[in-house]
Amino acid sequence: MLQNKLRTVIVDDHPIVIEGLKNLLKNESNIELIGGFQNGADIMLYLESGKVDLILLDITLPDVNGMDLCLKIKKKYRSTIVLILSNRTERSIVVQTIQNGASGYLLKNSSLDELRRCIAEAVNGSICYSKEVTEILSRPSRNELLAAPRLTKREKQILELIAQGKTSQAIGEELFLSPLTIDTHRKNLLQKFQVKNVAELIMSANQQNLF
Amino acid sequence: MLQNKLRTVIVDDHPIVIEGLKNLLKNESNIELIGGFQNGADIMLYLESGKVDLILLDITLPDVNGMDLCLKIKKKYRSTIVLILSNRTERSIVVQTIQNGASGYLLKNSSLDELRRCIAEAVNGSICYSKEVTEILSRPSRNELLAAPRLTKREKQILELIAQGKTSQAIGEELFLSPLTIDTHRKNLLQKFQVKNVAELIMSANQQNLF
DNA sequence: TTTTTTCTACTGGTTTTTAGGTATTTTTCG
DNA sequence: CGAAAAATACCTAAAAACCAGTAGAAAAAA
Repeated sequence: MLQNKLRTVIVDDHPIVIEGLKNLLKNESNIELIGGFQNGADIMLYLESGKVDLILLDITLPDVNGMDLCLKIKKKYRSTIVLILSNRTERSIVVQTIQNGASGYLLKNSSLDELRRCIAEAVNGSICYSKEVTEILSRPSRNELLAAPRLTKREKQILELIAQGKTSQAIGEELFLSPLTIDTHRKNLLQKFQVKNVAELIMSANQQNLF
Repeated sequence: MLQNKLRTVIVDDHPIVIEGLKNLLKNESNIELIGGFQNGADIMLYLESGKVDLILLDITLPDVNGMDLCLKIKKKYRSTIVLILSNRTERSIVVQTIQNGASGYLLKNSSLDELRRCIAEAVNGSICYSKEVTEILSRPSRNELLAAPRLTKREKQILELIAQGKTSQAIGEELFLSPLTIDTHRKNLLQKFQVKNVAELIMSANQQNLF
């Protein structure tokens, strides 16, 4: 395991961060830096051609959400390790990314030591958080006791349209579906979020950073 | 002016960013990198002893606000050039920092070219923004466009209860008012926010940080 | 103290959502 | 392939929200 260097890429929309990480990691004996990408599309494209062992991934990207991207990567390339490196401190985001298969979550103000430690643990198969993230996770916001529901693609899409104030009728027309179908999705959304009506639904979705 | 290198420091709470900038700037002929600081107190302390020509300053710092820090620095060390390098895209923040004496504002996803150009212009005495920032400044803040509606006390209170998923019936009982009265307030809220239903109402209120 | 705003409440009618369900087809995944 | 999950669509009926008005009382501002 150690004889082979980890083929590593960095995905971050800030070139400065990419440069910084490259610099920080270039002297690591077990890491071979392959490159940096500034958006989700580029890294997905690259993954098709080259083997990658480790991805350092930001949450905030210009084209896709880092959480979704993580899931997409893990689905297609199971063995690739994804470590999240982000500024976002919302508990819901941390939990979501881990559910989506990430092997760890670090804040960008982590030290090199922490990064090193997390990479080592991730390679080992365990999940690792930077100090501050551990703290975020340890104080259970009572909001999160109701675990963030896993939504299907359709549900996310319809939730989005509901948030825009559209009626089931209008959504049905937009998606070429029966309004009755939209009603069913609506019902399922309310159930998944454990709320009684759209007002609560939108509040809850907002608190969980779904928009 | 050009014979003397610019004595430059970086202030950013993310060590990774500091590393990245150092790396990006180390080959610049007119820049002498002195060091990086992770908070406001450290840089203020340093300034007392050493001369600094250029400060690359982040807005988000652990101890003080970058805008305030900028003002403090400019008051005490008039000739020191402060360039803001931040992720924050709020128009109000950009305007405020410039008013506080900063010589420019760049987003962290700026290219090295942009950074180089801005440093040159700042030395020249003019104010320089990265491309995206220019755009932010040119489009009238959406706060100005969708003026946040002025809500009465009652309306705020009822909005709050609506967001909790309560029906007009329930709200009426809670406030000892007729449900018909609540309906009127509801109607007025929709009108003030210029939306069609609660879904949009809650979204809008959330975007305006009313909760 | 006028004037204006806010708060209150109503009428009457329409549209939309919500709450129980059931049930078939299509996708996805092991 | 077969099973599970997701997406589709329907029924009935009640509840709630939305629309378009009017209007008096209370409070705040001019």
